Amino acid sequence: MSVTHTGVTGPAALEPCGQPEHPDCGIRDVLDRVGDKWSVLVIVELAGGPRRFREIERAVQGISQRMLTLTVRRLERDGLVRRTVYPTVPAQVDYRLTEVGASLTHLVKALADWSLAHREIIAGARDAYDAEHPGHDIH
Amino acid sequence: MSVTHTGVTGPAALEPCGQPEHPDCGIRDVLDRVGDKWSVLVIVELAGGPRRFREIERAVQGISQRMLTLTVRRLERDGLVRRTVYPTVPAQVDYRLTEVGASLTHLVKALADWSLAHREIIAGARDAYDAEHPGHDIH
DNA sequence: CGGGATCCCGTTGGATACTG
DNA sequence: CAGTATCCAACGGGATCCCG
Repeated sequence: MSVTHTGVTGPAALEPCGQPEHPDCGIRDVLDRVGDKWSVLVIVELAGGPRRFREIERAVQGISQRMLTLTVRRLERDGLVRRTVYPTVPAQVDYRLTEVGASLTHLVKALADWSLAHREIIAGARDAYDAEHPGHDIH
Repeated sequence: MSVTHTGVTGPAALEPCGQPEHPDCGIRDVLDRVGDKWSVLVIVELAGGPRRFREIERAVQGISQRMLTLTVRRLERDGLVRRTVYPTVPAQVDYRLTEVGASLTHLVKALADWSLAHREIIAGARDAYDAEHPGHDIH
């Protein structure tokens, strides 16, 4: 039996990533943008409509003001979120998804659904692995 | 299309995340799993068919052996990748996506497509932001 | 309220050397 | 080839204080 899977396998495969010719297939971009600890959670919260700074902070439990500021700034910079300042006293600011940002929520939703659908299976696989590989910590 | 969905959100909206009642909506899981620097790229490579250790290493440019090992181990632990050892000399090992792992590639593909589709827009927004906010570095 | 500025620590991950 | 073992630098991110 030859191990000659040298050719192009699989149906409609993803393009190769990382090669010089294909610096990457675009995944790096999206990952660098929403792959951090908070971005997706903020997007999810904003998917429910415009939110003020403190509202997001309360909704996304565990986030610090610092990280909320940074996260929301980066999303604004990338054009996924629009920041609106109302000249009241004290200042009032709200954030909402742009069209582009909103288009991301569908994908995020799909990922969340996938996660929920496979969560048990994955937990099982994980336990099985840990049982077979004692003391072998990967985390 | 107006952005006036102030109320309880659009169609089949995402559930609130972070609340004590809803510890999270599942996004955290998937993010913790594939949100790191290399996992998705390895999955993409494996989407093209079974690969040996060195093949992945060469394909995913910039990854170190250490990180490839860790990444592939974690994916194996989660049941997304199956590792097969052939008792040859020298040792030969290949990795391939499991059914569960393969089911993720569709989502990853969607993310990549989204990224490619919006890459210009985002780059533009970014440049515009940087132009308006000089010296104000967010990265 | 909506942040900015610092300090500081834990984790991620790169470089390198060694092994079966 | 397919890893394992260390060491170490960079960065993410939490805590705290301060300001308009």
